[in-house]
Amino acid sequence: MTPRSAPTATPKAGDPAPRMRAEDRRELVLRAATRVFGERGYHGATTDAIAKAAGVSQPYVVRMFDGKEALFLEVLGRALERVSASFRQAIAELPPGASPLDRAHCIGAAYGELLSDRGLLLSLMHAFVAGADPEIGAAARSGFLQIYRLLRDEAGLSPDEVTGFLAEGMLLNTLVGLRMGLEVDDDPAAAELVQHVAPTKHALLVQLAKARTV
Amino acid sequence: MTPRSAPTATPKAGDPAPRMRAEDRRELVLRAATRVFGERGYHGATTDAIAKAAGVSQPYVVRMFDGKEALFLEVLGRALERVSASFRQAIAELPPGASPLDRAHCIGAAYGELLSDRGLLLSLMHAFVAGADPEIGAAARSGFLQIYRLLRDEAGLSPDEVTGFLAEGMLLNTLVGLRMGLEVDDDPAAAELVQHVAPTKHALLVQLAKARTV
DNA sequence: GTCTATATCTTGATAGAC
DNA sequence: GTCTATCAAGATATAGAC
Repeated sequence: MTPRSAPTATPKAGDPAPRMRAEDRRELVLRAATRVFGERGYHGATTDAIAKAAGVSQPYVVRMFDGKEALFLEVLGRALERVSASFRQAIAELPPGASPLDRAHCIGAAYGELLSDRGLLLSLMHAFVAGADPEIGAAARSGFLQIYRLLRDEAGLSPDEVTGFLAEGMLLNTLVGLRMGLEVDDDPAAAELVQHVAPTKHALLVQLAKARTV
Repeated sequence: MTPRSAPTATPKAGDPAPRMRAEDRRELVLRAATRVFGERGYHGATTDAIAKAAGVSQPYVVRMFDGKEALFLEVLGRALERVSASFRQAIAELPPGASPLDRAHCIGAAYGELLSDRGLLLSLMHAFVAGADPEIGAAARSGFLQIYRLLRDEAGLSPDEVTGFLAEGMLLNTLVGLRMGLEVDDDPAAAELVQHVAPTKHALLVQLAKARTV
């Protein structure tokens, strides 16, 4: 989709620098929205903050996505899709005779890479605790169950294995939400906690640490 | 504290019905705030909604707690205290020679009872994902670590056992946040998921189901 | 497609009576 | 201690120009 070589109608080739295709700008806004929603939650995030982060005007953000709620739902949907895609790829790359524990471990590693995108995971978390909201709650439930089924049916994990996997993931997300990185030097318990969450996944720790400063 | 038999100065005994001691009213507001904050998060909750839920005026809520943020911090502090107290009581009632797994199980049961208070757990969760906020984030980090230390030092669990325990707790909280109760009859995966989170704790399931409707 | 200007509504907080 | 009235700021959304 969107072949860069064939813009639809009004390319206007030689424009200065801030000029970009509408679809790219849309992507830019979505990324900014993911970051801001992740940081402050649905209610805490303002369309103005998102607009500023994306370098566009506030009314444009509202118009492009037909309102703040619709924008959040789109961010949520994309986040869920990215998690699903990441898991599916890990499953596809699984060695043939892998045990359930090995499978869970590999998928967990894939999840670890997602940790570098704080906004994505935290937008998900904010949605997960917003079950009381009619629209957001429904989308969040449906998305969570979709991931559950993926792990059970496509990864071939047992229900207990899936819940164990999800539990670890939720703790990880919570630590990211708390901004509890490695360099919490003011409290040794923090470092110990982070180091024991995913002892085998060193990459995770680096990402967690990075997530606190970035 | 607060002996009901000896009101401080102005008892005004024979008042109609809405009359109550200031301290009780304060407690009432705190409970309402816990519920509303849990439902909509810090930013989503309005002081007006809290006031209405408590049956008092909005300015009174603001004045009584010196602002919305201070009110949330107090709700958060009390929630943390209640979790700590609940854990400590479970630890005190532990049989002498209990294994780490037994200990974790008993403390988990205590946590299960807390699940009946949706507002409490969800106010905590909202705080945990608000690490970016200067005040709330600091309080949330400190509170989370306090619970970590309690489980490690007072319950005698190893760091790995503590993180396993916390992981299960975070998943449980997330399911409560999603309003994913037992009677999610429209999707069999939901029921399966809930039933596998805490297979040994039947009480939890009842509470989870209740949490969806109440 | 994108911006500026602005309407309108919400909300936290203050002032002051009782 | 508690309420009513009210203000000021902030935020979403709309109108319309370019």
